[in-house]
Amino acid sequence: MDRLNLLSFSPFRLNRLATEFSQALAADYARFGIDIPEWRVLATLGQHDDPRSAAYVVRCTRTHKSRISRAVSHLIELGLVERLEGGDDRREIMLRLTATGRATYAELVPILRAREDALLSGFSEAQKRDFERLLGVLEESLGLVRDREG
Amino acid sequence: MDRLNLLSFSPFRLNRLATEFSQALAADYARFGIDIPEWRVLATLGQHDDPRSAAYVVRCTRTHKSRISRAVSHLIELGLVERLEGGDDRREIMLRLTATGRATYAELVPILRAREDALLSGFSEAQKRDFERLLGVLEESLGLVRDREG
DNA sequence: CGTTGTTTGTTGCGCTTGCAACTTTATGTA
DNA sequence: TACATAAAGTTGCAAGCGCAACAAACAACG
Repeated sequence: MDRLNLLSFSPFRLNRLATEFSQALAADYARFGIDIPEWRVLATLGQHDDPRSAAYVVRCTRTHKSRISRAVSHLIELGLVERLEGGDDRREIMLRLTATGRATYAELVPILRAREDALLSGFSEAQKRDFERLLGVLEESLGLVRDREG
Repeated sequence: MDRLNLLSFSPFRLNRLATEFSQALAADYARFGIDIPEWRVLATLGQHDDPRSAAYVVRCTRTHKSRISRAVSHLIELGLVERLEGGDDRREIMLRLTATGRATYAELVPILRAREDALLSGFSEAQKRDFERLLGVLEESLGLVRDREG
């Protein structure tokens, strides 16, 4: 009988790793009162100086629009993001970081980089490059082609 | 100002890949009326001929016991799993697949293997080996050492 | 025996999530 | 103009989740 070892089954392993990774990072976000989808909004807006629409954030983060909508609401409550009304298309609501939001972003980025480094610390430099490349291949074959704009 | 590209941030990429992987597989489980945690129970019990306790399933799958408890209840409703009472330790409830459960397992395994192959189809054979190895290193450094029993 | 602490498994509860329906605005067609 | 269609965001709702509290069964010790 053909049996399958769950612990060597790639989807399971990948899922477990991603969960652990995320939980490790969640502790860092939590210090600023935000969670994962909120961090994603912050990260997307933080990459640009000009305002971006919620739809743009949805595309970049590949996160459902209802989640983004709620994340944005919370970030506005926290004073990290502001809505800019009065654009060409009045359906779109342009978003950008406030001064506090930019400060939070600037504070968070090095912390997250350090966490990433720690998580990848078991890799040699060559393995890090391999890892990046393999992730790229997987993304490619899953149709998650990376948006250079993001 | 130090900026971080979300799309090249490993935790984000890993999370997205794991989500996509899982969703692709969820379609396969759904045909049998089960979801991811239920599949994990099925997979764990299917690996062994002798019954195992719920605690054993919890350890192998690294899934919260409340989730496992509910998954088991549903699998019993579906007639795929049965409880064996009357063991030495009456707190433990030994679990094993029913005939239907074994048939479902036998039917599901090749489907899932095919799905895994499809997902890894972008890799060369050498890259597949690299991928396995790199996952192992990450698991090691995250303390998710693989239980050989699983 | 009794008492205290530990382990197994279940369940109540609050929170988060994604889906779908909805509002509002823009676009296309006549 | 009128009308249908599409897109951007929001929100109601039901399902899923983990946490913590819990009951039941064991273990250790006096």
